[in-house]
Amino acid sequence: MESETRREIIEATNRALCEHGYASLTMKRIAAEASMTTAAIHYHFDTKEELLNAFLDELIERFEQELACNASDPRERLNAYLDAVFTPPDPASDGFSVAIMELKAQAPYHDLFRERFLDLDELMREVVADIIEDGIQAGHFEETDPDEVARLVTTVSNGAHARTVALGEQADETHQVLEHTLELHLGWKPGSEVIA
Amino acid sequence: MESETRREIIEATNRALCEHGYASLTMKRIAAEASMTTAAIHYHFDTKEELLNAFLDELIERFEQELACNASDPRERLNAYLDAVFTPPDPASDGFSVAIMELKAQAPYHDLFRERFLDLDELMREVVADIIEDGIQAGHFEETDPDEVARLVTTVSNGAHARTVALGEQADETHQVLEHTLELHLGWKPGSEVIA
DNA sequence: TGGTATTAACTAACCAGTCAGTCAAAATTC
DNA sequence: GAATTTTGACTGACTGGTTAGTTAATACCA
Repeated sequence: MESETRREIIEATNRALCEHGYASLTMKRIAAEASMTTAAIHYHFDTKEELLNAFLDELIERFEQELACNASDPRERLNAYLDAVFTPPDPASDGFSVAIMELKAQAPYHDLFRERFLDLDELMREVVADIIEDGIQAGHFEETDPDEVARLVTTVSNGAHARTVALGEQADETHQVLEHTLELHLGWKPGSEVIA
Repeated sequence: MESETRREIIEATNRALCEHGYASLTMKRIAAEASMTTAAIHYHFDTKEELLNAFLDELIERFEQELACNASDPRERLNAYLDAVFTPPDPASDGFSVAIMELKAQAPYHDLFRERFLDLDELMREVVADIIEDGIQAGHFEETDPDEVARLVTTVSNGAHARTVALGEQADETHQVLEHTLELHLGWKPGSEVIA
């Protein structure tokens, strides 16, 4: 079972990571953020690495949940996906993007991190490709290579993410440009209303 | 003047950063990489931060040089730009992308870093927008919003960069997808030959 | 009372940065 | 032009502070 304290420690890790970055992410800071001592953290997580792995699990799980959409219409699903990716996260889960970026930058040196990001990436590309494939089959989208367009969408969202974090830029304009581009690829304006 | 030793230290910083990441970038490691003591580095750079600023200067300067292209034909210039961005850097300047990514991830906590990346980004967007504007004026490209397309190009290259570093992915496919997309936007296939 | 959770106090390694002193080459003086 | 002083570049040893992780004692709760 996942104890309440473990969850609190993981959330404290998130706060500490967002406030000071991975390079300054110390057990002491996490402990302070969780209002306990470092020894208490070591009681729940043997090593810092174990804690970080658990934290990344949580982060990716939350990310996947945010992408979930049970609409049936491909156009609605694509809209929901784009909104989920480009809409700034609610204040409750603040620093979410920053935390992901910090961990991404560690991927070259941390095999486990990289593998998880690879899995997440594959999943995201598949989700988008499936949506597009369905849309083509249903006659809503023009004939194109779903994998190619999916790669474009994920790469643009990766880029928007990096820009948001590193430059402090809003992703609105990028969202619009991507919608315009998808219009060219799919022959349908993602931003437009879908008549039920 | 820029002494030979300063340059060697900066290059050692690059190697140390690429090998172990920003979080493990210590003066000792840089010193070992430069085959000298930490005190020698402190003789040339008062603080670690001063060294890191000098290193980022170097990094951005090199990046800008790589983008330089003196062709006159807009299509050639766009081709050269895309090649420069997507072609994997020569083995000599290895780890270049990784170093940039590491420093980008520090931008949220390091105002100077962020400002420099903002300047670099603005420059890159302007370069692309200028190329497209020229191309439209010369009748080679269809009428579109140059800033919008420039934003798309830079965001895709940002995304491709992040993916290369974090996922270890080759940027080839992304390059192709972007070319295809630019074909839709500009009505001209960037990869195709230009008849002189 | 017995297991769970937490703490204070600790260790050994590591961090950026300092300091006194070395050494060769250049500048200055006679 | 030879002797002296100064300078630039550097080293090894050190400092105070921080790191992840350990341990033994203790609080809490069923």
